[in-house]
Amino acid sequence: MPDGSSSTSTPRQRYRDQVRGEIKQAALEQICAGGAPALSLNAVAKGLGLTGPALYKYFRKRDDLLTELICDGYDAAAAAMRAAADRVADAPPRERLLALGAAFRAWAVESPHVYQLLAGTPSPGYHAPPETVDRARGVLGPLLGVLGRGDCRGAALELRAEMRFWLNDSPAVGEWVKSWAPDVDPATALAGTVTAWARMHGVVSLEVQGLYEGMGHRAGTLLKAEMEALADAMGLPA
Amino acid sequence: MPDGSSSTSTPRQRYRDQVRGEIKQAALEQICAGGAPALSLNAVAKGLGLTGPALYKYFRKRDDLLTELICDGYDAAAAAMRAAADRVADAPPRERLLALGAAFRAWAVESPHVYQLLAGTPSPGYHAPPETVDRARGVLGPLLGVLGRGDCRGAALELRAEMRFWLNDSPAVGEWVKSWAPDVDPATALAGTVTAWARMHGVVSLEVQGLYEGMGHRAGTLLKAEMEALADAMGLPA
DNA sequence: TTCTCAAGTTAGAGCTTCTAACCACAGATA
DNA sequence: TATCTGTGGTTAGAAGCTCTAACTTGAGAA
Repeated sequence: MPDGSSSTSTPRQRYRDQVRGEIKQAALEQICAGGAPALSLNAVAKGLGLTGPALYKYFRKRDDLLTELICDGYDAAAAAMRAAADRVADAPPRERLLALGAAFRAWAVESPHVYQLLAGTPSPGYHAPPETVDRARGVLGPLLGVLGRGDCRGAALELRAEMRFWLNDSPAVGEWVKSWAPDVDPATALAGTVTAWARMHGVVSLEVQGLYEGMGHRAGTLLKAEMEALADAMGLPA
Repeated sequence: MPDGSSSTSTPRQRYRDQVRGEIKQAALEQICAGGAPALSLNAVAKGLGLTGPALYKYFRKRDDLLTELICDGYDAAAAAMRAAADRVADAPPRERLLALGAAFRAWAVESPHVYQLLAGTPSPGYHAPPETVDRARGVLGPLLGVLGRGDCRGAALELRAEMRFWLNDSPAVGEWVKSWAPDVDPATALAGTVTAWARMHGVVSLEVQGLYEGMGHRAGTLLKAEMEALADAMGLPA
């Protein structure tokens, strides 16, 4: 019995991976059509020409499938952020922040149901598995290098103090920050990044949930104002 | 046949109202225990000593019950905001903004599942009925009078311009703003309020969804920093 | 006192997730 | 090459859900 077959995959394994991919693809389409609660394993199976229980050979529970889709979603978002960061790598920090914010929103409105899958509570009693937390950090990583170029003032100082405390407590965080932003104050980068995250999520999640319906502003305008305000407050070089 | 029986209620009507209240109460407890998707009409009925289909005499669909709970939730949030506003009615605007932000968060963390009920997508194909939009405005109302005391700068000017456009288009909005804040520039008040809303929701929704888990900051600190930053940016008198 | 009608019942359709038991064939092994 | 193992698929079915239909009962109204 060849052990894990991680590098050279057996035909069986390759077939299995392919079908898993098709299931995920079909599930994603269903979610895009009707949101996470509209995902029915039965319907997915039918769409693939299978019967319901067959899917349980590939995913033990419905939530396992959801979790995997969530991880993929995080990866996609992280890729979008990284691509945007690369695109403006040589621009001044202020501009880079605006670009990252716009990329975040662009990805979210392009697949709103997936965004709600990541940000919302998908399922009864669903508690985000630890692996999703790590993935989420990949999305925020590119922000560290940008916000680290600013500094905290006023009430943000208290936030930065808490970040310092956190950095002292768990060295892994410091490593993570350093890997994205080697030459900046980690606590400042963290405080700025968390703030940017909260602002982006605030604007975008209200938008994708349709809560701006019947209000007279564009979400893009609001997000841009929020990012510029953050750049101002942290004195990001233009 | 006495027509609507709105003032003097018949015994029948009173009984009906009472049972409806009990159903809502039991449903709310179930939601508090396991979130919106865990709400089962069957279980609620069983808890009240009834059988499942009996509830359909009181609520036509499961979503109708949810919608009513959402409306109640908005009302509760609005009441909390109004109470906080009254408590600091004589304080300077900056302090009032902080108090409103804290009240918003306090209400949300006190009943996180209800907050997710309002802010999230509760149900497959659930589209917020128009009445909930009006209710949502009640929550934001107290902010108008506070943010209206500031002014917009930088990128917020663009947001304010869109608000002016909106005010021109639909006079009802102007009336609404005037009812909460008679003596301020409505466009500024709207721009500031929407910004405050997005920031509060950003911080609080990440918190109640547990996304801060394993991060080294307190949500209260972040929210305070966000509100102070907004006060700074809009030049709110301290 | 009679009548009406709302509240609650049981039965059941149609959906869901998920388990159990079984079959058949592809791929690995002797 | 012949045999065996185990994976991928099936059907059957349990337990749950929402929601409809049809029936019964008893309280309020006439």
